[in-house]
Amino acid sequence: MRPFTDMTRAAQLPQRSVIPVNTIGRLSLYRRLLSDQLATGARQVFSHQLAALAVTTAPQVRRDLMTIGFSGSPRRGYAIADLVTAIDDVLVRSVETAVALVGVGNLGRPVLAYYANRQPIRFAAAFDRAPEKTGRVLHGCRCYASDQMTEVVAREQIHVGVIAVPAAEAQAVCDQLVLAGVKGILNFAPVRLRVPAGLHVENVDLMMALDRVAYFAHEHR
Amino acid sequence: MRPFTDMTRAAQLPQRSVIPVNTIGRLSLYRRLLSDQLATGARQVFSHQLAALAVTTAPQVRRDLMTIGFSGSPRRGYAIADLVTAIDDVLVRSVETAVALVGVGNLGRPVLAYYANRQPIRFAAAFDRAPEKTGRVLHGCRCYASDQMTEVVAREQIHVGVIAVPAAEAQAVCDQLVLAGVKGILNFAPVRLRVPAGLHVENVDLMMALDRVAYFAHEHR
DNA sequence: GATTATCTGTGAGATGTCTCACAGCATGAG
DNA sequence: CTCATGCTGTGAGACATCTCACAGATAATC
Repeated sequence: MRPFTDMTRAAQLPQRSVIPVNTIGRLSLYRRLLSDQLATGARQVFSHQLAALAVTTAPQVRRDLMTIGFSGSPRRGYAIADLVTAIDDVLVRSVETAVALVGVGNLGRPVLAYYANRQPIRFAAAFDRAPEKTGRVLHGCRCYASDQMTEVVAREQIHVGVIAVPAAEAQAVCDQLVLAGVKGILNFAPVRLRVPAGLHVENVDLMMALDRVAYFAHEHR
Repeated sequence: MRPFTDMTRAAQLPQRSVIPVNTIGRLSLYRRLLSDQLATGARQVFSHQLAALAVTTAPQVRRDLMTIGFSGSPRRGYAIADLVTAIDDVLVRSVETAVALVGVGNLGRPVLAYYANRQPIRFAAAFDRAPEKTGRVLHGCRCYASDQMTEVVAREQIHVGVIAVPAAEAQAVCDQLVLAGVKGILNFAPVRLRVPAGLHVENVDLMMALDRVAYFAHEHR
């Protein structure tokens, strides 16, 4: 008889993030809304006010803030400035995140323009197959040849890759990024990427988004 | 005693879509993958093959196809051509959907370029506040002044609005679209829109997407 | 025609997420 | 200081979604 035979479950690996994905998304939204509120001079906010801004429910807001261990005060609500700081700590917004863009085409350029200079995200490098783009600088971001990826990702300590290449090339680019040591991927290509377990891929699928809207638009007539 | 008193539940309103949102999204993905397969000459597909392409599980695929009432055959799998047609029927891809873009700026233009000429989506009109854009035609899509929205949406039978304006203007544009009679909205602005119950809003939030990737990238080191 | 392999269809259970209701407490008023 | 107010923190339950395992079925083989 082997040892540990009667362990019905192996000890749970702690890797599974304590914070649900959806909660992370809402925190990102809360942070933006709260920054706006700060700018208008507000200092405290109630869960039902934040819920109204984020178009969700007050218990949902309280549950989310509870999840990140942030406390408010009865009758006074939550201190906005402290809350923004707390959310910044959870999302990685208190340290700079270096990002690499792959694919400087019709999709990649506007993506770069959108994210350019949004602290604490820094686009440290771009890559493109087309040799004539190598060496050019867009929005403060230098373009390299694809075969320099491993070297540049290591040098610039890039943690995140953004894929904006045609569907047919996306998996190859993804493999290259993973090999280079990237820890997360934002994928604009309309395919699903195969990655090692634990590595996070966030898909932005414009075709799927429109298909969903169209479906529900024709549902509710 | 009133008749039917002992009905424990009132007849369910059929409004709640039988098909889960996530399933709709996966169907959109399946359809694309299957089209590619057709092009390579494949005629039949097994659930585990489609699952591999979509990076999900075989039971998930079978459950999704069961949800739309599509049947395969043991030992032969699913007929690809028929399946594409069945998915096209569920998603609204068997009828043309007229769409309006609001905001022909740095975000709106690439969005228009991306979706241009993708059947069965037709961008029937674009709107922009800037008067100098009125009358111009981009990717076969004519630009109108914002105050013509109600008229044009009715004339072109537009069902879906795409919002690509700055955050501060998004809610006003949304209200205008809803008033004009749009049934679904695809929102690229980094805010949550308040809409009448039942009307579907699909958010594409690029900032949130990057925040989520950054969070998980720093989790799994 | 009988047999076998293997794939589908699906009930039932596991999992994850959201909702509700209310106890507890900090604050402001008297 | 004491009380009343109304907001937070959270357990427990509702709900939705995914996973698993296997019964059933069909095509290929002999």
